[in-house]
Amino acid sequence: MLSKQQLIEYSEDARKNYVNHISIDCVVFGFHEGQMKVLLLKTNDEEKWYLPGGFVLKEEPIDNAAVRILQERTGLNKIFLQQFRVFGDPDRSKFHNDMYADMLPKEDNWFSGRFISIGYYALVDFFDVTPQPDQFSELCAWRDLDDMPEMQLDHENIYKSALDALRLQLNYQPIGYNLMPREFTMPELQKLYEAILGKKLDRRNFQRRILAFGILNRSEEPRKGGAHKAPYLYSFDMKNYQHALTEGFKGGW
Amino acid sequence: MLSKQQLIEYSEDARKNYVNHISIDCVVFGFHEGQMKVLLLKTNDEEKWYLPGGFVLKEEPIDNAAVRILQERTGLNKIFLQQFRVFGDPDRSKFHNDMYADMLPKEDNWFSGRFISIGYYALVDFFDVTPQPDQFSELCAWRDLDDMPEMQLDHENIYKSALDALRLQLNYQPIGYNLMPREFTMPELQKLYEAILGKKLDRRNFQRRILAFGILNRSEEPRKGGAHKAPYLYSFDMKNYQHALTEGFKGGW
DNA sequence: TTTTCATAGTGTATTAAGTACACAATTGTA
DNA sequence: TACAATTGTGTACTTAATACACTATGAAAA
Repeated sequence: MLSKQQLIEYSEDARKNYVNHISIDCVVFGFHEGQMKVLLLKTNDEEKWYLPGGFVLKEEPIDNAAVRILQERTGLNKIFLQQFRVFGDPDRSKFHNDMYADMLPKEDNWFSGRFISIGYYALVDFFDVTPQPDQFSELCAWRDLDDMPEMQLDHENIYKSALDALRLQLNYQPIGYNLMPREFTMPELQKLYEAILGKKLDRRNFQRRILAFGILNRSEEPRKGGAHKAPYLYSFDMKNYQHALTEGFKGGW
Repeated sequence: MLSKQQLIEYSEDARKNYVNHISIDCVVFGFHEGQMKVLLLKTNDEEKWYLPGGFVLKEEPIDNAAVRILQERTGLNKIFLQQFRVFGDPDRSKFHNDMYADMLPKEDNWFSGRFISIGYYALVDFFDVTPQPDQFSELCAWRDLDDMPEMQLDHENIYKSALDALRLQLNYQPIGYNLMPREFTMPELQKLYEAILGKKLDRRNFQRRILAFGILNRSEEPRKGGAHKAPYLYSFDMKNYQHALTEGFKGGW
């Protein structure tokens, strides 16, 4: 334990020497028309896009901060969120540092600091989202995963890293409840997996594997009215789904 | 982009409202005599132990900060480090807040702030470490994983979470290079896995599985001199090991 | 009305991985 | 010289992964 004198010195030193800005950046994934989408923001005066983000309030758990930030951008209350990495290179915030450098002296300028950012990814239902610009932006919109624009700061790195984490999650956890409508067909679910993985899967093997997870219920009646053979409709079995979320699929060792 | 007036207001608000302390906590795993060990610190006036940790310097990448912190505690230069989670509940730092609360007014007291901590786990060779107390502690020592003492703050939560992450890593990455001596026998490596997993494994199946990874070289000569049948000595094939570290083992989808 | 095409459902053979289990070899000690 | 402890190796069985082919349905074209 420190003495009072030591505490004074330590506190002074700490304020001088240590990083003190934390931000949150969110990669919001949606799925529409066979395409993975990411929710992005853009200012009018900049060509580059950026991820929805914000800061953590003093009495706020970080997960709540991420939820709050995304509520503001999407209007959603229930969001599947997953913390996946911290981004903390000193030069990652150069962009903002430079942009606002001349306006205010360094000690008064929040954006002159160096930011460490906690990365979250979110899985949301495309149709439930009402994209809402933040105070820095004039545009908030979905972008296709395989047609992503140039991005500010290290945000390209962040969304790619989020995608890696999501792909890893496919190996040991169920995915889909937050991205699919309540009822869906097997081919539709397969398209989601293919969109996330960026590759084609075998229909028959996909079905067997997914069904083996035991997280789907098939409804009695197939979907009618469409062209071609009527596909069966499935929905997630929430009890088993939740269980799989916490327990995971593969035993490994 | 913000106007100057907006920037001033934003900066003032931000300083008031947002969290601004970031720490790093490290769970250092070692392996000795068939036991997983964790490196812990303890002050003399407190009964509770805590994890080695510290803060991020202003121009320092966070991974470097973790390396620096661990160098000071262990004397090691090359450390296998893995960021695994951020801990950011507001009440996680209550302990320090309370301990130093009376000594200094809030605004001067570094420890009155609310801390968000980045969790790292490290895998190190037990024999290479020279445990070194930090400025708050008078004892730095290895503790057995299955005989862990009471811990400060949320550090019990952190090391358990690190262990979960390590166990997950066993499923898709090689482990052992940083925890084993250069040469080792198959039963010795198996004990490491058993210690991490906290359960017994089948000798024969373990050997087949590990060898199938293709990351081990068997030396010509078995270890002599000991009692019982002389076991073969293995060492890690660094080329394949590194490749497996980046690529992972299981295809999954 | 019949044919064709796109899509959906189901099954089977083969290979690879995971699990369970048994016996033989080596070395120091009783 | 038998024994106990430890190590090395092999085999049968089950489960999961992969590759691939046929049948069924419904709308649109012929």
